[in-house]
Amino acid sequence: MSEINKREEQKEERRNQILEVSLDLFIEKGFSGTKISDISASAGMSAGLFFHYFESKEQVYEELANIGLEGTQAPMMYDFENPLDFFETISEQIFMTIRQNRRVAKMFLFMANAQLDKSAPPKARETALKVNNIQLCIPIIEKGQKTGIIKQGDPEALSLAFWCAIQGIAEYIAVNPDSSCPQGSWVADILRA
Amino acid sequence: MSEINKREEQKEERRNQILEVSLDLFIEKGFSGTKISDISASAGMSAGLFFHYFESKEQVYEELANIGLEGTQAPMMYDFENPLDFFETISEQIFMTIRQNRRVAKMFLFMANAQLDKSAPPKARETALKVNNIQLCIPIIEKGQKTGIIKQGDPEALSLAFWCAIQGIAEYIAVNPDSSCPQGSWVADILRA
DNA sequence: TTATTCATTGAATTTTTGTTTAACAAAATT
DNA sequence: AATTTTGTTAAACAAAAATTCAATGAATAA
Repeated sequence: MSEINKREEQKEERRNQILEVSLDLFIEKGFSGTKISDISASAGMSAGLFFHYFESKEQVYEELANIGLEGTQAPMMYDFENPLDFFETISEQIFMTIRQNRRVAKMFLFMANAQLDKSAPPKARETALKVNNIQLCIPIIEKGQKTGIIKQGDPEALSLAFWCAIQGIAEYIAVNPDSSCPQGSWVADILRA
Repeated sequence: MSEINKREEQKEERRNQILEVSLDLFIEKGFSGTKISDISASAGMSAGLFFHYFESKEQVYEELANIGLEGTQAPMMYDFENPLDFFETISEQIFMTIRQNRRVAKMFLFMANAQLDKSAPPKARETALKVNNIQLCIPIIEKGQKTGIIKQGDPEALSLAFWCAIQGIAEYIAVNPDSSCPQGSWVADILRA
């Protein structure tokens, strides 16, 4: 049984290897800037072998976007009563994840780039656009405004400010892994009344 | 005299035209993703003519980075007494500029990308890295902490949180020009004690 | 007006990148 | 052990992009 899977496992490993180095490269150089030769060299294989595992550069990018979609939405599952509490918890949680696992920070960056990069495969762009925390959080902000815990003002603009701050910080940490990470509550103070 | 300059002016106009469309394209597609054919088509000229005005794509990118360096550092000139006031004013000022002049928002994005994009010309990357508001503002934050106006905590992390929030919001506005713009004071609340 | 310079294009050329393939080595199956 | 399947490479090939160039016509200078 273990013999039978040896190749399967290795194939899976190789694929993951490609995905891993590609994530870094796509972040560093963008979709077009990343050459197959970059990927294959980083993964320690010939350019030809790349095509044994993926049909194209597009496919790798799309697969990363799918992985990112799951990972980036996961933190939203937290069940809350106090709206401000929710935002404090979520930002703390995101920052903690980023501190512990730099790959998550990288994913934030990748997904943001995937939304933007018009040279990237359209499918991946669509996938990345599904991460829309700003719209998702508007009702929560409105609830907090009613109870007076969250400051007054356009709920969409507030949600935007909060999530863009998170995004900006995550991106920075992804690029500068050694810099000190802010506290989650600081970002939540954007919303605090 | 005016006759003599006619061609000079036109040449300057063409160059600016190229710079302008390139800014948009570089933001949308990154350095490598932007083809000479994209630039020349957007500027309404043949690909060959591009080389009449610039030696290479690199040169255009570098010139944009130089322009961005000036434009992005300008807002820091504000003279302040109250540290928190400084941050409120500066964020309000930046947001106002972005609302009025989308090109500034685009520049924020471009400069951030230029720092990151390892497929971009090294010269431009170095230029972009000169924009370092985070380090520049640490003393101001320390001053505010002494007078109790700014919250306690690692000054560098606070500065990072503030500037990354600004960056994140500016980037979002650059991509979604019709979204509502947050208030400057909200972002300054990251720092408020 | 004539000669000269410059802007412009489209095609030719060169370079880079992406992809396929033929050949071979290693592993698995019989 | 023999055969088949899979992993791997380097070279061949194809496509795309960057860059150069010869030709043309318009603006400028003489």
